[in-house]
Parts: sequence; C-alpha cells; structure tokens
Amino acid sequence: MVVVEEDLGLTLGLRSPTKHAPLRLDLMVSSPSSSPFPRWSDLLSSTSGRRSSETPLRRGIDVNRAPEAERESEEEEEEEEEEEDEEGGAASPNSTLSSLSGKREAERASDEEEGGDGSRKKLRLSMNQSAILEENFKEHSTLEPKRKVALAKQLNLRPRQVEVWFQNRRARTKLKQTEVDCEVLRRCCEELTEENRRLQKEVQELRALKLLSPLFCAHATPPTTLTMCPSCERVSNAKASDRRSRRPAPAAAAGARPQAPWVPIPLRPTRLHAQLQLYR
DNA sequence: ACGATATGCTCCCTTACGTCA
DNA sequence: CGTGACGTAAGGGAGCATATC
Repeated sequence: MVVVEEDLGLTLGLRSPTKHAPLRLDLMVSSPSSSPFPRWSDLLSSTSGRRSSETPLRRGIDVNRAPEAERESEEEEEEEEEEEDEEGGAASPNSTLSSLSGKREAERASDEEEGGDGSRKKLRLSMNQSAILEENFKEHSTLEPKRKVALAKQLNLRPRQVEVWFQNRRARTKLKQTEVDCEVLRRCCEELTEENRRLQKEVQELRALKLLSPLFCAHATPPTTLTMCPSCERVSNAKASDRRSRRPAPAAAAGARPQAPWVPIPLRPTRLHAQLQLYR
C-alpha cells in the first residue's frame, strides 16, 4: 500500500480560495522554549486554555513506569514480538473480528493477564516517550513495522502502544487542520458576504441615478447596430465595411462554420444595455 | 486467470481513565 | 470531597490492499 504523507490528514482536500494551494498547518513540534518535551495538550492549548499548571508528569512522576519485574516481562514479550515481526508481518493486534486469531488473540490474552481483573489499563506516556514519538512523527507520520518495533523497544512500550499513539496523533493533526480550514472558510464567507453587500448597494445607487436623470440613457452612446449571422445567430459589432456578404470559405476553412450574409439588427437602448454601458 | 479467504493496515468513532479547576 | 470539562490511551468496526490457496 502506497501511503503519501500529505494524505494522512495534513491536508484535507480543502483548497485556498486564492491560489488553489492546499491549506497546510505546521503542527509539528517547534522546539519549545519552556519545556524540552512538549505535550499535545500544550501544542493544542491555544483553543482550550486549560491545563495551565504542571501535570504530575512535569513534576517528574512517571505514572507509566512499571515495576521492574513487570518491565522485564514486558521486554521479553517485546523481544518475542520483534522476532515474530522479523519473520514476517507486523504484530499489530487489531480489533477486527477476523483478525482476532492466533498471534493477536494471544497478545490480548497476555494483556489481560497483566491487567488481572480485565479492566482497561490506561497508561500515561512519559515526557521523554512523548518527545521521542513526536520526533518520529515529525519525520514520518506513518509507521513501518520495523520502525514500530524499534521504537517500542527504545521506549519500553508495546508495539501496539506505539501504533495507537501514531494513530491518535494523526487524528489530532487532522482535527486541528479541520479547525484551521473551517476558520479560513468562515473568513472567506464573511468576505464574500461583505462584497455582495457592497455590490448590492452599488446597484441600488446606480438605479437611483438612472431614475434621477431620465436622459441618461439617451446621452449614452450605444452602438447603433449590431450584426447577426442568420445561420448561427452569432452577434457581432463589426464595422460596416466588414458587414458585406461573404462567400463561404472553400476548403481552406475546413472545419470552420460556413459563413452567411450578416444582417444588421437595429438596437434600442434597454435596461440591460444601459447597465452594460455603465459597467464599461 | 479468477474468486474466496485470511491477514494486516489505516481511519473513524467511541469508551474509559487521569487530571485539573 | 464531589463534579464537570478536557486530553488522551485504548477498544472496536469498517474498508482497503495484499498474499495465499
């Protein structure tokens, strides 16, 4: 499966009204000054301004750190998974029923054993883990199986956790991009509404001007005649000298519409005509 | 060559949990 | 201390691509 980075939520298909360029937002981490390891809540806090104080993670408490014994067993499990991965395919336990066989089912079973009562465990990633994941996401927003396993090993996480993190990260990026796109569209709509209002006003002023000066149209200089081709009904304002009958061009004008005598059409000033004159 | 099936991936929506005000 | 809002890890379904038979 060929995956293009731009299709992964970074651009949503909405186009800029001006340049037909995809609206893009750089959502990557940009070396924050306050903390070396930014969290997503910080990156996105421009909209919700909560979470101003330090989190336990910031205070140095890693809630995600497992006891050493469990840690070792997890590492053994990861090594087993890595071996399986290198034999072929990624160990990615998915929830699809058809996929719940074999390796995945075994992994889920092992997870439940860890959880004990079967309740869902929710682990917070440490700042360091988040930062490394963020760095990797910056390089590429998708995960190859080998990179996933390598990252998992580096971060002392299960490959499934790395996979989920990337998945959620892509979702956040897309959500943020959607918000930006909506804002751009909203502004565009406002501008067009304002432009429409302005034009309506202009039309009203022009109409009022016409009512006040009834001779206005008479003083305008409309073309006295137009010419129309009887066959194709095209209208032309060619000069009188060019209005004489023309013979249909022979073979040279192959594909061209056969010429017919052009007939002058007397024109009277109309409202449309006046408008056209005014807008010239 | 073609269809059925299995597998693995991503996307999307939802749920559950942790944290904070 | 209880509660609601919010952020986020994780569960689960659907769709798609690929490999195998």
